[in-house]
Amino acid sequence: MLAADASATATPAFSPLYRQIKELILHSLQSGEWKPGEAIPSEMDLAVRFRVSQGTVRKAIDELAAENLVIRRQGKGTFVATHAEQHVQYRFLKLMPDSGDRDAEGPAQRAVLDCKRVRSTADVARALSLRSGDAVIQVRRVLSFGGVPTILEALWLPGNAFKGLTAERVASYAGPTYAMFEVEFGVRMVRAEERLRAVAPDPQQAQLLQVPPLTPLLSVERIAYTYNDVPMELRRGLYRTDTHHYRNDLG
Amino acid sequence: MLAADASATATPAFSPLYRQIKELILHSLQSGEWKPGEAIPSEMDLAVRFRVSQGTVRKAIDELAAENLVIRRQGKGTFVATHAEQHVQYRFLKLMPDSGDRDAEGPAQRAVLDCKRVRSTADVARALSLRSGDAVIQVRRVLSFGGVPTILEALWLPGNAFKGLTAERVASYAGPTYAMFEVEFGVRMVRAEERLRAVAPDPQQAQLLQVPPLTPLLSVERIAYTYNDVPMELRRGLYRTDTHHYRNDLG
DNA sequence: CAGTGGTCTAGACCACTGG
DNA sequence: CAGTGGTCTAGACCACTGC
Repeated sequence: MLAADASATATPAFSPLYRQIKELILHSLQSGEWKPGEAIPSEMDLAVRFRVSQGTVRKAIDELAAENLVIRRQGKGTFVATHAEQHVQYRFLKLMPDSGDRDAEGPAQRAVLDCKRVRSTADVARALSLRSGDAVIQVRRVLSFGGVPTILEALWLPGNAFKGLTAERVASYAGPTYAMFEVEFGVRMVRAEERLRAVAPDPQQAQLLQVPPLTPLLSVERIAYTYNDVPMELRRGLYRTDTHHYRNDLG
Repeated sequence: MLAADASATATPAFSPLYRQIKELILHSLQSGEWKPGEAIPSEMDLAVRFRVSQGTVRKAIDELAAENLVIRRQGKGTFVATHAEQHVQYRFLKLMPDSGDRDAEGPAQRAVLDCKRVRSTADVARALSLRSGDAVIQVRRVLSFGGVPTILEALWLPGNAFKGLTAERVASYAGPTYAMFEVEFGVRMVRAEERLRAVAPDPQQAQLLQVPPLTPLLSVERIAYTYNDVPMELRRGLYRTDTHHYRNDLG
């Protein structure tokens, strides 16, 4: 047998029409032709524009809707998804209060510890597809629910795309931080990956979260991506799990 | 304002044809008309059987496929999903080795600690929709990867549905435990919910996992459901996260 | 009422599998 | 080659929204 099997990476190279249409719509979304929260053209309009039947446009939009890139509303139209005003606020936050739902506990209080421009370390650079030493914005903050500090997290953002981000703007924006990224920097996060571990906090971390030393905490490392699988944020969080838990649905 | 808002629970009471067809197919799946791994009738056959067009059957099956209840294979047919032989073995296990993929590390070694029939406690009963004191099967075991004990877990199963389950059968079955449930007991798990926490093990747990006392561990409580959202398993696991991590994709 | 997305049909043709 | 799922079309009609 030969050393390599060429078929392992062979691509079918066949793309149905609706998938090509999907790509075209995606390009318009990335380019900002339609902004988050706005309506995109009707299925009939897009069918005319792309010279295909409505059913083909429909299937393309079906896939985009399944990926949470657009939202369909019967009788109204199809809208570009947004982290603001979406009734599922905090779409990426899976931490839930042990009793009741998240609505019952209300929005998080944010305390920004610092926000500074730094040179990226090797691991941050790798996560964000940058080179070590490239400028990144680093934000550290504590989220509290009902006055109880619950999440201690740090964010790293590419310095280029987030020029001018200050502690003020992080703290004062009403609504999800990801919504602010859309409005202020035109960056929309479409998906994320998380890696979870159980860890013991160092003394400073324990103090910030107001828990006894050695209290086990849930470590959540998240990489968030914009369109085209471009990583745009690394986030490392420590979650208290004495009053909350991380909820996950396995389909 | 009145105390209650009737519209809050009002149901549209409109169900499109394809969804009714989906329900009919679901009933056949539950009843065992087609068993896990087998092919279901072709779209044309089902269209004739239900007196609808192929497109309508298609849309019904599309939803079932999206929920991982069936698997479509172009040119071959549509098959009832199964935990066996599915190239994604361990569909519900999100623990991954830090380096490399799960295939690289090979299958888990299972050591069954005990398997006995007990009366359910209040919390187990609630999770399984039983009454306190009802008979349940309790299994405790350790899963090791490459000889390293990594997961300590306990399973609780309704005594009625799993009559005759022994430590032998749990330990000797080749392949995922959920596949054994299908073959031996006709129970197919279709979805699950997990709640994660960071905890410190007690001395016995630390000893079984061969970690120092107070090593933070990931506590994973899972409830697995068969068709119709009927809970059929409660599983409580302690995961080591020094060599592995819990991976989650946020769409 | 017009405009949107959602359903359903019928038919033609394509891509893939296996004998 | 026949049989399967997958694509694409054209057209009719339904359900929902807002004016």
